Amino acid sequence: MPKPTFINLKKEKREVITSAFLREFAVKTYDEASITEVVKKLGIAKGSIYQYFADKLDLFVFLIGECSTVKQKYVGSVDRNNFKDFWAYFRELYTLGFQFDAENPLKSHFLHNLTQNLNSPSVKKLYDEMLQQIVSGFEIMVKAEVERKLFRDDISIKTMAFMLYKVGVSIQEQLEHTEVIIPKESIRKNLPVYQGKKEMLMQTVNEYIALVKPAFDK
Amino acid sequence: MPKPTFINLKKEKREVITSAFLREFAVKTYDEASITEVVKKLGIAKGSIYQYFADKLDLFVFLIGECSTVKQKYVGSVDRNNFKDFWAYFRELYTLGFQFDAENPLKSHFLHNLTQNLNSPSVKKLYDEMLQQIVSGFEIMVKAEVERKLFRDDISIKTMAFMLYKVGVSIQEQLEHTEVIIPKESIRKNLPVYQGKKEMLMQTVNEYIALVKPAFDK
DNA sequence: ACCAAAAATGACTTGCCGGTCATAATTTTG
DNA sequence: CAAAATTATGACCGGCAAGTCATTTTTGGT
Repeated sequence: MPKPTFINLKKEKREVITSAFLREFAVKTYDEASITEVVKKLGIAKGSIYQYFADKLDLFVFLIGECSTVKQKYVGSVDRNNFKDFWAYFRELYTLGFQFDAENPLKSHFLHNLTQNLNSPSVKKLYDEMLQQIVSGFEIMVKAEVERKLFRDDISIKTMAFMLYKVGVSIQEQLEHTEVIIPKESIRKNLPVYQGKKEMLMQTVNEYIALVKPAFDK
Repeated sequence: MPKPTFINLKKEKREVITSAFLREFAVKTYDEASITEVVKKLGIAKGSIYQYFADKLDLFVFLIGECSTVKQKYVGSVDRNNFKDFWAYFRELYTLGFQFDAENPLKSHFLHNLTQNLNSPSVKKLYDEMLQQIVSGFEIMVKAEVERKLFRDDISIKTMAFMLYKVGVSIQEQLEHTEVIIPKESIRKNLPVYQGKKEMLMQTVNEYIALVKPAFDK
């Protein structure tokens, strides 16, 4: 948690600082990200940061929270019950994700880089915790589908959940691997991750759905 | 490439040094791995390492080569044509991988940690190259299956190859996530990664095959 | 205008690492 | 056995980062 000093800051200053760090962590690994450099760019003293946050990790966790909250406002609203099957729901999550990206480029970039970020040894614990949570989330979804008799029941829920999680990761990674998206460049130009790539994104999502649907459906 | 000085070393010394570094890189990230620490444990001067290798990366690449060569002796012998379908072949690769692990614990641990290792910013280039190569390898395999009319032809080969690669990664990651294997512990005890876990490994492999088979098969 | 509380500062500490190189020890050779 | 070639050494350099804290500056209430 940020210290009171940070909370008391004027909204504008708080946002300038937050943005600067979002940008840094969006481009670098946790361990690579340098507070020293960011404060230089901001033109404030390094000591100030330590009046705002207990340490680097505290700052990082704060940033995760900020971005997750906002993204949740987008994807959190969608209800599985309004879709004919899981895949329509899954697709909708990406549509909303795209919207989030367009309207919150910096936060989107930060979240995009989070996977990379969490590979830093110093945040291994945090990574494990989050992975645990995410997989649990997928387990709940998978379980629900199995109960609806829409997903297979001959594969353990753990495995299906893990695989589904990996599908999500793979979509993003393949888009990067094939250079459909080039986050490092787009962030430099202050553009969203998927700027003008909605077609390609949804096409890839659809192809992945087409591919893995037979693996999950009963 | 190692310098001649290293090549000229007595086999035994060379192996002691190699092992020590395999162990270090098997447990840590590339950036975390400390030459300073390893030489301390080895009781040799740090300067010596730089008589053997150009730099840290040179050493690391050498280790990758050593391990890949040996593993290749196992999995390289298996021929797809001797199996009724891709999945029997895929399964056999894991059986041989298990054998490699049992007979070369340290090298196996090193290769297991390679994915983690390659996440280090300093070796991003190497990572991208290797990923490119690996995915290409999978593309060739997938293409062959499509030509045999055994795999679907309505999904791009790139996507299928990427997904297949991810399946392999996922198997390993899930085994770690569910603590079926605990590399950090087993290496400390000088045990192979899959010591006494062949059943669990093959069971997971089989479950993953059962899961994704319908996604790939025509 | 004054003063106490809050905020900002930046020089400094500690820590670690990769890599260098002149020198010393050892081995090979003839 | 002596000279030449090879190998080993470790103090030292440059770099950079997180985090600290005594001190100064700013703010806001009276």
